[in-house]
Amino acid sequence: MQRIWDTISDVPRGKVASYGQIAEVAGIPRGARQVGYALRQLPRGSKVPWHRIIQASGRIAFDSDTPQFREQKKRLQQEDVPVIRGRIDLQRYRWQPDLDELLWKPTLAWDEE
DNA sequence: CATATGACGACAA
DNA sequence: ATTGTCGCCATAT
Repeated sequence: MQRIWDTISDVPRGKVASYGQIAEVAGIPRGARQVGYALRQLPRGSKVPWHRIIQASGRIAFDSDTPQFREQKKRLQQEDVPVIRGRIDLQRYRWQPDLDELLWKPTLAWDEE
């Protein structure tokens, strides 16, 4: 889980990533739900940028009538990520990890090739 | 060890 | 576009 938090912390301001994407980078191929679980466990006041994580469909995971939805939307717009009718333009705001990150972060083995 | 649970995702209607 | 199913997988009970 710490692994997931670390990965999420790598998402830069002004960009977003899907649960599944985070899971992959974190080394849990089909663990999208694990990311959701990890986020639910976030301690209050954590510095982890949870608001930059959205569904693969580009929508915010919370229902639009919840305070959490509003909080996430607010935070995103504060960093210039437009949220239109609960959705974000992934084509434009999707985070694309650099080679650097893929290289130094992971615990994966590149010597297995 | 057996089930139940999700801030998910892909796909068929 | 919406809705329902099913697959996933770490945790919790």
